[in-house]
Amino acid sequence: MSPAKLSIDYEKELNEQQLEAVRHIDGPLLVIAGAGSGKTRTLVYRVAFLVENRIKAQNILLLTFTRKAAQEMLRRASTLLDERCSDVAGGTYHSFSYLILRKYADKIGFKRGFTVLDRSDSEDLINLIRADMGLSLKETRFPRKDTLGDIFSKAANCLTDATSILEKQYPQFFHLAEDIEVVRKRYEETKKDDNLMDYDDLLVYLKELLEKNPGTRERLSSLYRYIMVDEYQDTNKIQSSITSLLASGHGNVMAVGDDSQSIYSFRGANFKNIMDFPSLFPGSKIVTIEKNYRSTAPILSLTNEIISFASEKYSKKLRTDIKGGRKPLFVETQDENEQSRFVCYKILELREEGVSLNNMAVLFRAGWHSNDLELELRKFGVPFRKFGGIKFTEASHVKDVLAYLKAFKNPRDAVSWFRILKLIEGIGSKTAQTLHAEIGRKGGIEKIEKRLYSSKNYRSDMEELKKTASFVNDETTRASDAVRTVLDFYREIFMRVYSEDYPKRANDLDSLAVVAERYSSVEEFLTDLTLEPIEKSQAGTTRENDEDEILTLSTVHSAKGLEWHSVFILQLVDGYFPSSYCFEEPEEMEEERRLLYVAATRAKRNLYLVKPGYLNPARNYFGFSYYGTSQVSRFLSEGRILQDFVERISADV
DNA sequence: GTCGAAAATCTTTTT
DNA sequence: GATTTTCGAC
Repeated sequence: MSPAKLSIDYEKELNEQQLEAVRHIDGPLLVIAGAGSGKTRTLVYRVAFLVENRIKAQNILLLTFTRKAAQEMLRRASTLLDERCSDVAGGTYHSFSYLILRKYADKIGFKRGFTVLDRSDSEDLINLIRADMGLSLKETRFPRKDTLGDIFSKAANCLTDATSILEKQYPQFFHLAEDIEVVRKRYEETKKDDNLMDYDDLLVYLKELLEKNPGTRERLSSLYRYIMVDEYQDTNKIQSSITSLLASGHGNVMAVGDDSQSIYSFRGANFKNIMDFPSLFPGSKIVTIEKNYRSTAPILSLTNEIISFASEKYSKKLRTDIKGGRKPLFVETQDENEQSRFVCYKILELREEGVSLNNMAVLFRAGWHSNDLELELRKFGVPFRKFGGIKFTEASHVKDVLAYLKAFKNPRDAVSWFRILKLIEGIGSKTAQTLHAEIGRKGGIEKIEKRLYSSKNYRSDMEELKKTASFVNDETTRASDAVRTVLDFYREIFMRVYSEDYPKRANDLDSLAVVAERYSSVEEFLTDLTLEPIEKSQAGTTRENDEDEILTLSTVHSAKGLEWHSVFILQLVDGYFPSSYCFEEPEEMEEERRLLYVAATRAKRNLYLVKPGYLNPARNYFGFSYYGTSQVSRFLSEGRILQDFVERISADV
């Protein structure tokens, strides 16, 4: 490659290791980058560097953990260099797969307009099959739909069968393995027949497409000549196979990750994968970045200490040059509500000191851990946005509306048709089945014969439904108009079904219409919502008020890759964090430790660790608070952490 | 066949 | 403590 005239002074703006990674052009490269070591910066500069070296942006593929992360990186690269960078292809493995499969669906036995099922859709479908097979009536209890969903998903992500997942993780169901495999087989067949794909299928079928169609593989491989993967420690087997298939023509893969931040094993990721990178891509160059640019020394000492008790030895120890800073503060409050009030007061205090709400975050292990805090924040009038936990699109009334759209667009979509038909008064599961069978056969509700329902009292509802369907299915109908028409039909049902609390829920429906404004076609609207579900607390907000100050509440998982000036970690009680769910499994317990490590390394200047002293035993069915007391998280009681690495303060509120 | 009420079940993290 | 499944009355 001829040396181009570069507009960015890379040597000045990057450290030695970052520079080494950025300047690497051809061949596999593994970058082990610790928390806060400028991982994103390295990726952004490398995009710019490649583009400056006359590599077309369209030939670069940037795979990240969320689509938001990809967009943010491309935005930064564009600011750094110029608009060329925004032509880089990027997104999550799932959204990328969707994009490809939409084009090549016919090569793997699907039709182009396939529907993507979200988790609960797929569970509903599993349940239909389960019920149909009469398995729920057996004397030994058969696993429920969510457990089955888990098992199937793990099997897909680990490239194995359900039986081996049962053996390892669900021994109590092992004797049902045969039946479970049959359910799985029928689940797979049904999806294929009805043109449906769940999240895992997007990956499964992309892999299949690449494996079985050398021509397509070569075409894609030569299009995406430079592949960059972020958060590689959280990719699983199927994703790494896809990566290596895509790279089969050139081997230009750059993977960035940190083994000590691996927190997604529940979806088949294994931090050891990152160590397999060099054997998957022979001739790999490895660069390690240990310099931290984010946190003060006392925060780093604590995080280094937390991870040092891990049973696995990780590849690096972080250093920082940021001088000064106070030790992380450890606060023990009386109960959960005092914890909430403490956080509120501290937040207001920090704001007084000039820290914007945008630079503060409250992190916790599970979505519901912030319930009490949310109430308190509302009382204090502190605006917040919550990430993680239940999604907006998971609320049942929102799912209803989406089910109308999905059903109209795909006459074979049994789950959606069942859902919406049963909403009509007088139609139960039997009638829904008959009607859906007819709709599937005729290829749309518009075409079914009137005599099927003409004598019934739901005749007029069916007629209305037909009209709604034909409006939505009109090619020229925009997403927002489709949503509004569905809402007109749904309103009456909505008020009947949610008669106790529909006024509260009504806002969500308006929000849905607002969200739909951004899309032109209904299909685009639907898949976007499934591939990138909207957080509950932001559904109603528009882009404009992004500039307002707002506090972030987030699960640790959703906080991955982000950073704030001041960070609070809540509920540091054994059983909450770590979750009592992992008490039996040493490996999962290790992941909880990494999770706390990820949480604590988000902080730049202030880190508050909060532990409520007493948790209401009624809420803790799982046995960690039998005596009405609660122990501090085991990760903090190790070694001399509480004595030497934090400063204890009183809650004082 | 439908639909409300009582009983059983399990509590996490995400695309 | 809330959701989901099953049961039994209409």
